[in-house]
Amino acid sequence: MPIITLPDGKELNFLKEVTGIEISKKISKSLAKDALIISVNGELRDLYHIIKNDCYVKIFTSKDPEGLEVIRHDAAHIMAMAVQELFPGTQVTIGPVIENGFYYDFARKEPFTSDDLKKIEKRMSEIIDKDIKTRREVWEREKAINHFKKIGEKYKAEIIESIPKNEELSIYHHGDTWHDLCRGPHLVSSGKIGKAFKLTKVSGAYWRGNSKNEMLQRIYGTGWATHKDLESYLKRIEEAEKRDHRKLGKEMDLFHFREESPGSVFWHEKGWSLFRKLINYMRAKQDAAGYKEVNTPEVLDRLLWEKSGHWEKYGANMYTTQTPDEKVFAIKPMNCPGHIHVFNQGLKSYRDLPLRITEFGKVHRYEPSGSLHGLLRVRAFTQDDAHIFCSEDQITSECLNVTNLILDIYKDLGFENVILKYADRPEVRVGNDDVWDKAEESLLKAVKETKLEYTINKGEGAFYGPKIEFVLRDAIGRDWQCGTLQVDFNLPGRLEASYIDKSGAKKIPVMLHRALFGSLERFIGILIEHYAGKFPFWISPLQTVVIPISEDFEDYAKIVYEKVKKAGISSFVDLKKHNLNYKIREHSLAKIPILLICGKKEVDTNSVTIRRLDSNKQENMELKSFIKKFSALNKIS
RNA sequence: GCCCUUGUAGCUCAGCUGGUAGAGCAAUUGAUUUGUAAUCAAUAGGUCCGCGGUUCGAAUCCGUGCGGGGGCACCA
Repeated sequence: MPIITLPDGKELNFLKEVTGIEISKKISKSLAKDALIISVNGELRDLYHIIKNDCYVKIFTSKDPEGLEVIRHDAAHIMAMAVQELFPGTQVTIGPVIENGFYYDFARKEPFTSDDLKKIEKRMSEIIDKDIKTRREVWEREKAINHFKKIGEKYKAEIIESIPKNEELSIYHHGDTWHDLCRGPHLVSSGKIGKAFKLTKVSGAYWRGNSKNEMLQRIYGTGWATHKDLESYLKRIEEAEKRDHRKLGKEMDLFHFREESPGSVFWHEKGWSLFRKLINYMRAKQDAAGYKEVNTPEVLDRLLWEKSGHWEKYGANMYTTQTPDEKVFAIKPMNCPGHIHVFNQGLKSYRDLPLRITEFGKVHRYEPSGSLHGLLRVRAFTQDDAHIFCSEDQITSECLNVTNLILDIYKDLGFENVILKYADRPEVRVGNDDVWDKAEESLLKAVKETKLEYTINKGEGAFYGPKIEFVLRDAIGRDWQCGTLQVDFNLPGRLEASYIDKSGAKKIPVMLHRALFGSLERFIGILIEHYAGKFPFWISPLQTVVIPISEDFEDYAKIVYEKVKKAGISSFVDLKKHNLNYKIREHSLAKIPILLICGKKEVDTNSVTIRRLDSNKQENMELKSFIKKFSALNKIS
């Protein structure tokens, strides 16, 4: 006679064992209709799971994340069922729920086409219409393995073999013809999935995520509680596509890529102007924060990389070059060794610490061809890199300084939403535990003092020290990992860095690796997408276009252009033989923040009429005041 | 690197089952002189990604190489 306690504390008494279906019926008619899944003492179960004892129960509908997850999970199963009906001989493997949807990996010789996706979708729809029932069974391990082997599902058999022996093996039957090994839980019948789903793409995926294994075919789908949710998801995707930095980069004439150098950027004037502005801005910030900017060679002898450990650990990703005298050099993939050598020049005292060495260093890394992605993943990029040489007791304060600098800079560029990822000691590491204790404590303290949201990634630190990664959230809610701060007890010693401490003893400094944006190239890609190409005035590559209303006012427009330009505001005067409307449209599409319109009125009053991007309000201002106001925006604070 | 997919004018894209290319925008020229998101007309523009093959004939079919895209793996 179970007593069922609901989330609001209400208790329901039943005379005999019950299921979630009966409980929801007892609560309300609408819940009986909407119920998808139940949790019993915190564990998710099928609605038809039989409850014999007193327990806490919560019933979930499609409005709950748990409900949505089951919808997606069932959609994955029904997709697999549809695929096996349509394409006999296809083997199933795994099919989990992911963000916004689900996928299922199949083993089949012939590739699935986009037409196949439509067919599969249609078949899923039919299965959902039939509202076939779900049934759970628990099988013996041997029985399950033999069964799946017998029906030719070698992947499933392999999965079962890898499941710990003490775990229960559940088989879910969907109707009478199809079943799958699955932990569950699942919906009571296929009709509950609804129709707010769509198969989105096919791709390759390695069996068990290992590139040594064979490649399977993965079909992705997105699934939602309502059609409205599906529509708004698809809209979001469309929105993101419009912001794609590769598209905007071309449209706005910022940069291009070409075959002759895959993964390397050809910066055009406008894109490079953005680049220079960012660097100048950071220079000012770093100067103020006590950094010393240096520049180190791009090509360095192989022997150096062997000594630093890069040759062995990172060699596969390094570009090498051979000179006519047959010496082997590597193009730097990182700046750290160079900076240590700068540090090593001249004897250092504890009074020189912390010594903050920074460089806008261009590094080259041979990334796998398949990983290249516009500006976001390139083979040649500029790091806003720095290495801070300090003593152990300076770690906390230096980490805090770095963190504050990073947050300050992100804020100025329009990213207020930042989270941190803190990673501590990995199993394989160098240095003794005392030092690690100290390093982790110092770094974590800095993390806590930021008062920002943070996650702890256990054991994910670098082998030479713990690290923080700075993740920013863009205008449409996507997360990007940019800045990084790592504590290093290893490399300075390897490359013989030392300083003389207070007592006159020679010591090895701790080195903090730190990057603000990480890669300038990548960061500009993120910026483009964050602002959808509509940059704030101060970083905008072309800030103003002067437009005369007719030929009669060209002379005045030229004067305005000269004066504006002289005041440090980038400008262009459009003297083409097009009418005003045409030019406004053209330059608005080019995302120029300010258009300066010049006609009779402006000539008479020595003024300009300002048209801001995405606003059709007209704002007349004396030319002098315009220049004063807007050139002030260009000043780096 | 792996799987799928894709490469046509400066850009965006048509070109069905093989008969050596077309539109819109941009460009150029001319007319229009415009007060807040496309004035009209004419002209010019192409090694159909490279190489090889099948064929009387290839942008189209096949092979291969190189790029791009979507994923997977990778991102020290």
